[in-house]
Formats: sequence, structure tokens, C-alpha cells
Amino acid sequence: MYVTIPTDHRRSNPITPLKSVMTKTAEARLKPGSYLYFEGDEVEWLYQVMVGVLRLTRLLADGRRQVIAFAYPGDIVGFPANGLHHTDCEALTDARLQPFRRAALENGEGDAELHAALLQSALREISAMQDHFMMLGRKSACEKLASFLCVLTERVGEEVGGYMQVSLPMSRSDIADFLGLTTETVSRTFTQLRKSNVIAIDNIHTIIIRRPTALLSLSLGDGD
Amino acid sequence: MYVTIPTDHRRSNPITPLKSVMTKTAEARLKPGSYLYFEGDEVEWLYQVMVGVLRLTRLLADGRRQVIAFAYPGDIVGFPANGLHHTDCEALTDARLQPFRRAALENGEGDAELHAALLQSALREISAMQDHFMMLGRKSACEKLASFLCVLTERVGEEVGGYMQVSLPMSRSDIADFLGLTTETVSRTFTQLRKSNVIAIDNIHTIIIRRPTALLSLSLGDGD
DNA sequence: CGGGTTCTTGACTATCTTCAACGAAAGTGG
DNA sequence: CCACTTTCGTTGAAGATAGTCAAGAACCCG
Repeated sequence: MYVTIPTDHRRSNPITPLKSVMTKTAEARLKPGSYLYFEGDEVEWLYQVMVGVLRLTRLLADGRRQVIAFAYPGDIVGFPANGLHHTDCEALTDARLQPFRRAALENGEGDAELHAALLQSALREISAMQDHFMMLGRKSACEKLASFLCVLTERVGEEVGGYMQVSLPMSRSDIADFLGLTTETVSRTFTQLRKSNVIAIDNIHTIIIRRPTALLSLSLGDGD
Repeated sequence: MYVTIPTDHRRSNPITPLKSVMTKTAEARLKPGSYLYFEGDEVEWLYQVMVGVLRLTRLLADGRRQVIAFAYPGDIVGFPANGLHHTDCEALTDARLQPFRRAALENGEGDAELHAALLQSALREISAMQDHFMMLGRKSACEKLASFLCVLTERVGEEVGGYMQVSLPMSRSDIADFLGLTTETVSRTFTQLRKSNVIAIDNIHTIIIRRPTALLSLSLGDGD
């Protein structure tokens, strides 16, 4: 499940690994900055993220970029369309991935359980992307960033000293390209949230949620 | 396949109907303005649009709306996530739909061919939605509307008197909510395209493409 | 420690939205 | 079929949000 506004899937299901009764393929490992695949590549494998964070991006001819999703442990990346990858996929951190043959999705390969799990994952992704449409099309900069932090806190936040804390392995421009903003706007919005004491910025990559309910309100547009 | 920036699927495959060897369920018919399902409904059927145009929408608590997609003949609507519908679906025109049991997607129901076709349709939808992200997040009003008209022309344009002509069964506010704009901006952008002689507006719901290459350039951001 | 990248901040600008009015089209009822 | 009402679409003026350009600060890495 990808980082978008959640529909219902809570952290109730933290990282249900898909287990295949078939060929137990060895986990893949990635270093930060290395690519798993590129747009246009033939799809041979899907991958479940076991450890780490990946970034899926698409480029426009003139260099404008859209981050499609950040993939966290439990998520599946690499769904094919007409047999091809439609995004670039880069590791933001050290990562470990469990590969599944594309055929496991497309014809089951005799493993009905795995097949069903991959399909459900694809369907959840459709729903998650629909949420993200609302974010991109209809939310203000502040609502976008607040939503983003809420979702991340929900999925991968850790409690530290009575507050939830979130690690942001991606750069400000990754966040900007995910939310349809510029880095400057992302930066200003972080500052604004910090000054209004909704969050604290421990360091650039670590955010502390000081007022979770305020953050949630902002994410829903009650901030007016 | 939904109305978004196309990846590769051209009109080469105009309306390949999915044929089931199983229960030949009767076609459903819809009048304009009637709903096929609502967000939150249990999914029992998927539908392939045979005739007509449907609109898939999502609402925010405060009434802001996002049009997720317009579904044209050949498209499948109703993919479940956790068994539920995640959009509202309304007919914009008279429509005819071929229903398929949800089980045909989820476990094949013994019809492997239908199962595979539904799965491929879901995967293509994921790719189409990724295109739409770029549109919502990274394009200007003019690029958005030009892209929209290009895609529609490609999919459902008809040649009339040497020019391609496109019918727009949806309202201006549907277009606005699809592109993440206001109705005023959509209207102004139509006027701008008309004044620069890229399109002609035969009537509110019928657009003539006077300069297709100029429209394509605008959609890609070469308009500067 | 130093050089390069990333992040933040400021001033200014552009694009799009908002608010408001008007006109056109479509639906309703006599 | 026409008058009335309502909805939808267009246009204008003003304002706000986010973008652009530019400089300085913080961070990272060798």
C-alpha cells in the first residue's frame, strides 16, 4: 500500500509478507540512489518491499517530474501495463525486496493464494491513487503537506518521548514533486507548521508531531 | 481505458468487448443522471461500458469534488478495494453496460480468459492514473485543457468536414473537477483556445479541432 | 575542513481563484 | 407553444495562493 491518503487500510496489517509456495527467489538488495527499474523496461518481476523506502517517478519531456508514490514495507511495486514499467523506481534508503515473477500476477502460476494477494494489492493501489487525485487536484499547499505527514505518521511513525515522530528519507524536492508543489513552497509550509507549533523539525529528515489533532484538522481543510 | 493522457493504447483496440463463457448476464441500461453505484457500496458487479459515458467522482467532507475519470465504451468500471466502491458513478448519457460478477475478477470463476482481461484492464487503469497525476500535479490550466481535448479527440473524435470534432457530454464543472481547476478557468481557457483559432466551439458540447498540432504542442507545454 | 548540494528565506510576479454580474440554454407548467 | 424559472456558461475586476528568481544558511561528504 502506497503513501497516499488512506482509505481504510490502517497499520492493522503492518507488513503481511506475501508467501509463495513456488520458487523461493532470493531477496534483492538495493543501495540508496540505485534504480530497480526504469520507465519503458520490460516487466519481469514484481517486488514486495520488505525493508526500506522506494520512490516511483515519471518525467515529462521538459524535465518536470511527478513522484507517483513512495513505497514502504508491505507495498508491491512494478505492476505492468502492456508488459512495461511506467515509472522509474529508485531506492531512497537501503532496501530489501522480495521478487515475484510477473506470471504470478498474470496467470497465477499455480499459486492461487499469491495470485490473489497480488491482485488485491493492485486493486488497493487503484483506490489509493484515487485518494491522491483529490490531494493533487483539490487541496491547498498546507492541506497537502499536512495530509502527507498524517499518512506517514499513521504508517511509519514511532513514538518517542510521548510524541509521534516521522522520518522523511526523501528530499524536499521529492516531497514537492509528490504533492505538486515547488521545494520553496514545501519549505515555507514546513516552517509555517513549525511556527504554529503543530510540528517540530528535529532535523531535516525527522519531524515530531506536536499537535496531531491540529495536523489532522489542517489536512482536512478545517484550518480556515 | 479511461480518459487520461494515453500511454500507448491507441484507438487501435476500439471496443474489444470482454466475452464471458459463463452466465450471459443481461446488459444494464442507464439514463443520464442516474447512478450506477455510490462510494461505500459493496461491490457485486464490475461493468464494461458498451455505449455511453460515465463519470466517476469522489467527494471531500466540505463538498470539494474530484472527478476521477470519465469512462467511455470499452472501459471497465467498478474495481473494488476491500470489497467496496471508492467512487460514485453516474451516467452522463444514455448508457449500456455489460455486468461481470466481482468473482470473475477475484477468482476467475472458471473463466480464465475473462479473468485475464479484467486483470489487464485493472493494470492499464493504474498506468492511466499515473498519467493523470502528471496532469494534475504539474501542468498549467492551458496544458490541462489541451491535453484533455487531445485525449478525447484521439479516443472518440469524429471527422466532420475535414476537421476532427469532439463531443463533450460532461459539464464545464465536470471538466474543472477532473482537471483540478474552477469552472471559470475552464471557460476562460476554452475562450483563449478559440480566440487563438486552435479550436472552434460549435456549441457548448461540441468542439472542433482547427489546429491539431498546435493543440498537441500546447498540451505538452511548448506553448511558451 | 572545504566545496557542493540541499534547504530556507525574502521580494516580486504570475497564475489561478473568488466574487459578482450577465447572458444563454434547458427544464417546467400553464 | 410560450412564459417563467433555474441552471449553466461566460466575462470582468480584484485578490490570494503558489511560483520564480536570488541570496544566504545548513547540511553532507570526502
